[in-house]
Amino acid sequence: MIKHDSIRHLVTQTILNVVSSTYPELIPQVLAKEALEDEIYKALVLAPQSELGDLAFGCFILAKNLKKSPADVAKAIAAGIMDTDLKAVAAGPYVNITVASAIHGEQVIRKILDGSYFKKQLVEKSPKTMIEYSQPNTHKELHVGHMRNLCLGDALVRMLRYSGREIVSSTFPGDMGTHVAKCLWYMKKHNQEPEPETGKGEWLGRMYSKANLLLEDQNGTPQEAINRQELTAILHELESKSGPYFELWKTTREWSIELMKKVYKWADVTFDEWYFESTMDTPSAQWVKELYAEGKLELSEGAIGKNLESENLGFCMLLKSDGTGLYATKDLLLAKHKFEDVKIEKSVYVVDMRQALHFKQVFRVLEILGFEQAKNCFHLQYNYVELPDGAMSSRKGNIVPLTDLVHRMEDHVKTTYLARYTNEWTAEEIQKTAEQVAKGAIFYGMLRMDTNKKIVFDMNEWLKLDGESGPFIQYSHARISSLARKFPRTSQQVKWDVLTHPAERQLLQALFGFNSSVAQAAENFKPAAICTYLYELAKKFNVFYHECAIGTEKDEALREARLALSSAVGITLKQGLGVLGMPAPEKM
RNA sequence: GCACCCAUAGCUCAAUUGGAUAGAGUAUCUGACUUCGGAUCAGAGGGUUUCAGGUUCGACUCCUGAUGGGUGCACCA
Repeated sequence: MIKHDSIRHLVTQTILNVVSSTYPELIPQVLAKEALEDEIYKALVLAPQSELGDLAFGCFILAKNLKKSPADVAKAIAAGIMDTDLKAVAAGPYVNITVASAIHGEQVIRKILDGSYFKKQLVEKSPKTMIEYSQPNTHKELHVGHMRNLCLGDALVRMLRYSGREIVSSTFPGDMGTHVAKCLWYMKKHNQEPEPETGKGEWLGRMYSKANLLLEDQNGTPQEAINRQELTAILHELESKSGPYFELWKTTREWSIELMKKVYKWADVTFDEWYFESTMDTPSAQWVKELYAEGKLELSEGAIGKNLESENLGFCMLLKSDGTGLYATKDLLLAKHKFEDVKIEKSVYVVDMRQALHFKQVFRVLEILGFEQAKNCFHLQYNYVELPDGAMSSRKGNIVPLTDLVHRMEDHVKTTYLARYTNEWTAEEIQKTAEQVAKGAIFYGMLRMDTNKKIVFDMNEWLKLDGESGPFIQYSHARISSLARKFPRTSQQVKWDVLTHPAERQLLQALFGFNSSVAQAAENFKPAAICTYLYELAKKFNVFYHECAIGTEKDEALREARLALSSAVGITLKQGLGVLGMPAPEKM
């Protein structure tokens, strides 16, 4: 167990010493010293109110082992702590501990300021892990629903890397399948519009929606059967890798990929591995045929797959009766590739919760096929984004395109907030800031909620940038930057013990917990926990800012300490936003 | 029918993974030095954590059952 938190570590050592001398019978008869140390470290929680202390130690487990009441144990421990830097007070079953500001300053703030605090290894051993996220289809439009996946996956990659894990990021675009056939079918047979010069990817997405509308329109008419035949013919042509539709596929596919890359660039996400469905198609079907020949799969109603009904997982179909593969077929081969060629030890799939059964089936089949690592496959399911009037569907065309959201957000930021700087800043600065703030608002909006909660996307709500929002945190950061520009620090020697104001103490308490927060959030795949942490830190800074003079403080020692503290908060906010993939503007 | 997810203030969400008096935002009402940036801050009201049992020192959290809502279950991805 890595005890990266130096404040916790210090308190743990002190309590451990007191416990060893007060209750010598405990070690090693009942507990080994190291186990006890771990127990104490883990049992330290933040005090419910900052006035009570920095950390609280609940004496429940100790009391149970000692067969005494928790309150008595708490009293004894509090009485035993003589360290002048630690103030211990027993409160019921808890010992509340306040660490001197000087210790916070030396152990934490100084290290935040020199950057070393953010370079700590937060986990002991880390299996090589792949995080697959963003599985957009080509020939379809990107919408806000895709944004949740992108933000989530990107944040996970960043926070897991931050905590010291080896991460390989990957994306799996769907550039093959019926949606492609429908889009191309409409383009060639029904479309009257000329191809646009720019925005071809978006245009292609609209072609797909129109195709669906037309197809649904003609359902139930004699035309339905004809459409079906035409689509099948197109699919076969694509599979044969020749002919006019195949040529059209090659060029249009590029349009979509170009659009994806544009969005990824905007979002500042990069993938180590790009897997395209089209490259998995033939080999995955081939592999399944081999597996069937080896007797590892079964035939059912003309299709090949694995019956998992005894485990309540239904039938996992891998080859349709026409001999072609399915999504599961490709996922199976892709998993094999990840294990065998990329040599990962753990695999995370960031995918909408509606695919839960699919992944259960795939993981189980992998296990049956003898892939030990299958038990280290994890489907990180998140609830989807829907509109106030129901679920989003690019088939039906009731979506909010990503570009709409981004542009409206940027315009809104420019007209309602940045307009006042038109004579002060350059047009580039305004544009750049608008982009950063819009991105902060969108990312924070997508990440702040727990993954299993649905997000109802309402544009008007999203444009409100007050309260708990990305811009709130960015604003606090910008304000600190502004403060630093106006009042540069003049001394590196800081007298930390002058920081005694409750608002200052709150910040000291918040700051030392940054790494623990990120480590825990990473452990649980919960970026939302980091959102909450940053929001609270920013809020505490704003209180401090209101209640204390910082740059204008007359007392030099106090001013320097406060400036250093502010700077540490600013750096931490920037780091935290960075871990979530959000920019931190210097001014806004 | 079977499986999974959700239910906390009017609304949108938290709650350190079983710990102290369940907290924020928003909406409503009231207030903040002729400001180190008001995208800020302070205050007020707002709760039987859907319901009924159980587990224990202790439950929003775990177990059982019920109710309401969502999603998925064979040739789509």
